[in-house]
Amino acid sequence: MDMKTTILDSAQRLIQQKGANGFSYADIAKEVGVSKPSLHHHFATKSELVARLMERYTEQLIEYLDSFNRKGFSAKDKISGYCDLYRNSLEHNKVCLGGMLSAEALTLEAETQPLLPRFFEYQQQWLANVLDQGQATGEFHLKTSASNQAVIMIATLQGALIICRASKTKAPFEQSIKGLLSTIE
Amino acid sequence: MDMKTTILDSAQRLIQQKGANGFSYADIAKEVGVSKPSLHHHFATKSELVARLMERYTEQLIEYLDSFNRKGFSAKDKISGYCDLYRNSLEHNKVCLGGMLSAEALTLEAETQPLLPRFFEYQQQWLANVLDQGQATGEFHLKTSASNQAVIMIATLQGALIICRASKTKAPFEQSIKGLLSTIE
DNA sequence: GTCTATAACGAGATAGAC
DNA sequence: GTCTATCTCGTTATAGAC
Repeated sequence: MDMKTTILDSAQRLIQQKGANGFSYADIAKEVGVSKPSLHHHFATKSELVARLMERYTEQLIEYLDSFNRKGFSAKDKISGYCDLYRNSLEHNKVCLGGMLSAEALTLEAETQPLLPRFFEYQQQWLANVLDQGQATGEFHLKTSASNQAVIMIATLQGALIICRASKTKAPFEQSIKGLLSTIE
Repeated sequence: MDMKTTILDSAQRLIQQKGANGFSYADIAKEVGVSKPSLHHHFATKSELVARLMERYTEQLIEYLDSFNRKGFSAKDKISGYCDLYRNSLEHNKVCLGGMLSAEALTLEAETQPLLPRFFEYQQQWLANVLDQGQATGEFHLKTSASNQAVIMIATLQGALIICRASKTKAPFEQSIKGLLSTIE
């Protein structure tokens, strides 16, 4: 595999587990088996590495969510697939990269901060569309606007990952999803 | 004011804004106007400072929530007061201390990690009780168990603070609360 | 309880050879 | 594209005087 990709993969795992201020180039060097200066050859600065990583993460999310249309998913399937994204992080002891970087946003370089709004705005728009679609088909019955419900769902899943980390169980996550679904069905 | 309290206050603001791995004793020293070694006199290590701070934060939360009974709050008043807690953080560009430390939990010393579950468990229990009380009085009509709804509310508020930080607006927070209330009324 | 001085270490980053 | 060697700075923490 491409070294740039290998480095990004390592950095992504480290940030999702320990945060952008909780790892160093030395950690990556040890993990991928190259020296620290070699890392600087691929990503001149740490903040550049973080910025490229956040861009890749957003692109991968968009591609994943868009793939649901090609698969002919119903609105319910799409919501379920969206939840799986977070569940997969949880299984690997990771929180969302976008959530972690947002929590640490006030310490991020100026080049990284502008990448965060897009990440959440895309999700909110996508979810609102899916919820509207589900209301049209009768799959969902919302008690608030699709836009409001979309924000709630993103926030709940983000928060659930963090609470699970604190409590060391996956119960809060599954309880949240169960509760969320029962409020929109 | 007591120097120990002054130090805790400074550390709390720094962690809620920048995270436990995003500030140093030098930052506190500059802010409170004493030297770094003086800080070590009050809190021997950084992790001890973080642990004492998390304990204080939990105690203050419990005291605040318990005060609602003395004030004769209705279930709705209590939920509103609970949301105000988060809104107050948001106004000062801070996220929840418990949420931030949980996100960074994998980098925290062993003495701090056990303090996190209690923080969330207390809130969940308290919220579940309030929601049950509200159902009994007819103030609330839940579509899921009080326990599930309690987790959702904590997770949503935690996540909303983080999303607001990313988007640099307070809209996601107010949208979340509005949506949450409309799903339980 | 506060300070100056300093130790010991790890961080991000650069120079320059291969 | 990778390395060794090195630089500079910031970090947590300690020693010991006042």
